[in-house]
Amino acid sequence: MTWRLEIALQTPAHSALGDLLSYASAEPLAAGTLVRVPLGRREVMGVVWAAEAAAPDPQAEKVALREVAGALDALPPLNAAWRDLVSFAARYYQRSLGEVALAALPPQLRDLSAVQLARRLKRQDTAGAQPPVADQSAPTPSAEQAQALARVAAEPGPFLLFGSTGSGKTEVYLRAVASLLERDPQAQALVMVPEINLTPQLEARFAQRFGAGAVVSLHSGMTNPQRLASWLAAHLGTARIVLGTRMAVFASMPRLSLIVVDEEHDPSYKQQEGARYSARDLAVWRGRREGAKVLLGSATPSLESWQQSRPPSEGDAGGRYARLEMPSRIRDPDNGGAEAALPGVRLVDMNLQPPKTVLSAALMDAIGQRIARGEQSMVFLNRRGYAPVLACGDCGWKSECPHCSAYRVFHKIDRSLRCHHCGFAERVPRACPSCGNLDIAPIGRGTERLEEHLAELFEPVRRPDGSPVRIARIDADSTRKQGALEQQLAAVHAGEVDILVGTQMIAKGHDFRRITLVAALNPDGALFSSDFRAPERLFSLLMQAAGRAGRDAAYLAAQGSTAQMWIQTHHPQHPLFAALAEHDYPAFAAQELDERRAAGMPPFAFQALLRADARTQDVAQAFLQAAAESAQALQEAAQVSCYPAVPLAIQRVANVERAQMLVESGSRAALQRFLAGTLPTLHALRQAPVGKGVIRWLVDVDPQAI
DNA sequence: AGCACGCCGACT
DNA sequence: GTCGGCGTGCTC
Repeated sequence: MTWRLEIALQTPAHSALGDLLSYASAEPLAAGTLVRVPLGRREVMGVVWAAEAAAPDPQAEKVALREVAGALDALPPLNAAWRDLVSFAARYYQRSLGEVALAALPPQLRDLSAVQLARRLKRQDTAGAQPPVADQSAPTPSAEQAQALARVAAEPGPFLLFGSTGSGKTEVYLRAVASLLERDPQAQALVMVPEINLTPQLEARFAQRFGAGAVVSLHSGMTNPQRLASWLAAHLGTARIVLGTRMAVFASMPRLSLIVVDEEHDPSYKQQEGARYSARDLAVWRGRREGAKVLLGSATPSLESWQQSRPPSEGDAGGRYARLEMPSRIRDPDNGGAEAALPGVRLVDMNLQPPKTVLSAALMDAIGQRIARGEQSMVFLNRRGYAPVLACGDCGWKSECPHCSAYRVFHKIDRSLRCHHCGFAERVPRACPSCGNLDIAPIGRGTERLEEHLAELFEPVRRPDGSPVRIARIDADSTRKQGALEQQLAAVHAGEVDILVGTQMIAKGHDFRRITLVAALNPDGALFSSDFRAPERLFSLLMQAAGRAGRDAAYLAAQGSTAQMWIQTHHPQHPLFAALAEHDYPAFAAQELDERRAAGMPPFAFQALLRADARTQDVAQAFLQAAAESAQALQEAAQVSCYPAVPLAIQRVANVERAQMLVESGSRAALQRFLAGTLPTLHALRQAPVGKGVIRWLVDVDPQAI
């Protein structure tokens, strides 16, 4: 008897092929089984989605079905919950099933034969579910932590844990996981963090608490064999805790009972290529589907989650999330129970400074005081390289990238001009390439130049022991080499650095004990950005950065010091800074939500972007415009509005012109209906004359930046 | 997306 | 005379 299997394959994103392809098999393979099947001239991996009984009459088939080449049946099939998650994600983000399914599996699984896999499984399967190790080191929870945990235990969730920096959110995660693992000897927990950089320290804490055997990591920084091993441990249930970045939301975990999303507001949870999913949103969906509790945590929640967790009021039933609040910083038992005070916020009005001031005298003085006391300062500037532009004073030449609508950044270290968008790099020209003038000069300032400038400013200053001030820089350039970041962070922790310069990379998560001053030099760009989410991102970045200062109350007390957050701005009156000075996220959120409500923007509306890339901007825009016109009827029926097609902020990258069209609706379901209905139109238009010259198109649902 | 087939320039 | 440029077409 022959069976007809419906199989999800990594079908190309824009091909006319359907989601599922049919194959013949002598065995009725269970849904969720991994198989290798022939596709054209090659053999690819797929996931069985459905096995229909027999193919009654082979003649009835339009196409002769090809035979499944082999099944990885040593592996337990991916369960229905996992397949539901994948199909939901594919449907919601408008991608093919197979594309999402295959991207969610470890890459190495693709080139493993059934025999190799069986061998691997034999090696791995010995362990069984790892019992958690009893932890002795756990601190006693604070009243706030205990209360949050009690609600997590008693209510269904999802929960938004709103806890200020240093309030001990991680301890809540650890205890929530611990009580779950104790209650159910099989249960698994998924813990997500926004960045790879943050996984090692969290992994260390979880491993210390639960034993190294119970915890595995899953992120793109791992080698393929490591990823496969972690994935298998999760899939087979031997790993009790999976810790990872956004990709981990798709980990196969048969006994998943708890999902933690740390720093849930972080934009990194939104995938920016392929299927553009939000791992945070999928986590909430997955939790509901699998009956797992979901715990979102942040000191500055996304406005979406904040609104979704609003308490009930008259005429409003409230949001779907339960809000748990932990306003206090954790008390330090070694310091008589003193609470580490949140840093005082100092605003420097740059309008009152001499022109071209980089570091105001007051800030320089404050940093000098820290140096005199042997404390550390952190200065961040959101721009790497030496200078964002190189320009000729005579003819007005600027270091434009020949392939992009952006300037190439001057990197002094290797005397290069580098485009941060397409990677194009050249040696800095000796003279102006346009007029031959020798006097070409950097304009503006990046971290490299700031580091140099600080070195000059503090050259005359001496540390208490008489030695010169030590300055270090941490950004994407300084940490390119494997292990460089760890090394540089270790130097800071060891007290070998007085002033740390860097991009936002240093503002996130790292637990510096001796930093007592944090300064943001030029955050004004985000105040008046065309991106309506820019203020939200700035507020959370500054709050997180402030959280780096004075984390150790005992240290501050011993030093007789206080923690400070300095902000140099031309707009000291801006309400964002007022809320920041009070560490008042709720006030900021209320004000931002009022504006969003009035302007009909998320979370009060739902958005998607249709994007097209082409050799010329006209072709890209015309394609989108044509799509909107063909979908006119659908727009009206679905109560969706399409804005005119416009160029992206960076219009051209690597010689490709990019255009986008915003689609908006007051109803998520309506937007979904519209997108699902428009996709066939886009496929068809691609073949039509208006689609000639279109390199690619894509849909971004719930875009994180516009 | 791969991986073919298919028609026009500079090399042994 | 061939090796190879990437244009378009197909994959159950």
